[in-house]
Amino acid sequence: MNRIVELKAMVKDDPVPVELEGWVWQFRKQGKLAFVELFDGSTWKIVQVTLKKNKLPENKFDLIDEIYRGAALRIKGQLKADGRAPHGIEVLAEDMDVIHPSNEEFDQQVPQDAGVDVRLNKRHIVIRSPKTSAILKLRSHILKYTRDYFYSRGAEEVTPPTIVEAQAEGGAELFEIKYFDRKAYLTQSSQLYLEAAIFSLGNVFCILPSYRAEKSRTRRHLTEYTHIEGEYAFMDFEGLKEYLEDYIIYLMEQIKENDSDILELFGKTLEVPSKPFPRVSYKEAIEKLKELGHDIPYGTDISDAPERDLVNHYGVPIILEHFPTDMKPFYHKINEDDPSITNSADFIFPNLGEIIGCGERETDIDSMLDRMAKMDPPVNPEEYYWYMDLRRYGSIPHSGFGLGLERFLVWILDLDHIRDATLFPRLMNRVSP
RNA sequence: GCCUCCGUAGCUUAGCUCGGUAUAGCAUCCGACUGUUAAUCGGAAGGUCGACGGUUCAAAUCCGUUCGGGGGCGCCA
Repeated sequence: MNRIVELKAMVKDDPVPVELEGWVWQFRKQGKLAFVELFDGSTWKIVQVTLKKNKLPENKFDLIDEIYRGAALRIKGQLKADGRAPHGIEVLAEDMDVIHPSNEEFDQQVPQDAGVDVRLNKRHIVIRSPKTSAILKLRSHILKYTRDYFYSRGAEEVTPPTIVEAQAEGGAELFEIKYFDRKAYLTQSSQLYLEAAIFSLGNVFCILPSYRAEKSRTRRHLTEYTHIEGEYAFMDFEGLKEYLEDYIIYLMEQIKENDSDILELFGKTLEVPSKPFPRVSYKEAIEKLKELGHDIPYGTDISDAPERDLVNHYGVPIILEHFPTDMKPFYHKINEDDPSITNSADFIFPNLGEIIGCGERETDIDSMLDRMAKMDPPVNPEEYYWYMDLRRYGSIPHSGFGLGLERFLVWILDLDHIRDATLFPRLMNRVSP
């Protein structure tokens, strides 16, 4: 059995016998001739199968009456180059079996011009489309490149629990769940557990869902998203930023090298940014934004629109760093030279916004206790007894980050909405399918 | 939490201001077609106008309530 992804390389001057299994994506019938666009998931590309009545065994051509979009077929035929076919190759069928039929309802499920609501309700059908397949392929490849990068840099992958007792982030809303006879929450970040794991494995990373119960209706928010997080032992703030620059550059180079067909499908040409990315301190950003017409008081969050204006001013990903201590959670390390700011940073991408949040972690237990008490609402150190213990016994300088995989995908392919960057999106009003 | 827009056939939609049960394209069904690639051509069928209530001789259209959905803000990755 051959896979469609292999066909292009198999083409020779003379026709090559092949056997394919796959699903009908499009079907065009024309008297004693018919064209099937066959899709098998091995590539987002379909292959055109040409059915001619006089090339098929007796009565086999009559099977076209059973063929609807979505049907599963087995095809034996001759592969050849043909400029008339999509992607330049086609298979002239010599035999065909219907593995499982579809029916006329398939086309009624998700018509070409279906709206957002229909497409989300029929997501299980939508993902059969070549274009959605391409997005999910690239998503898979980014996960692979990520693992390749981290393993090659001496990190181990761990899978911390996603059911947790206390919250890791300050402001974000938590999903509360019933956990036998007590309350628990779905995690918003695995950071704190990764910090603990350092003491067992050294450098660590994880790729897990994070959950945010924010009632955010924007093209950049999911309630469940894939969070790529890492924590690195003995790494300071400067080392962290360089490490993440290398990571982003590595991802983009790999995508450019291996996934050019997908980039082309989406009409994207990637420009790999060069090191170092522009560093913009929070204080500088406030000043720069004033020039750009945004008057933001020092010590308040830079919201979305000004943030985008700022990064678009540079035109490349920037590192927005050194947020004021009062604005950030207790675990961000206070800067040695200026205690009013932290060694924290966000990587801001043009046209999209924040994709990575990162920072050096605080190791001074007294500073942490002080800031936990000042948070609103105050954080109870009892709930973090194990996290505080990390600072009691052999603490070390360490730094970490979190990257939103779907946001990165949206940025790479310039997608209209983050819901298109994941298999079955979880949104404010949607948990099905 | 706030602002805003939209629900008419499987889908996309005209009609609504100024009340008289509804328009078209795609998909579906039947027929023709050996080079299509959103195929084309001819024909057919498909609707309690989101739901409930009110006004009226008469409501897709006017009023009220409610449900569902889109876009954005804020917040965040």
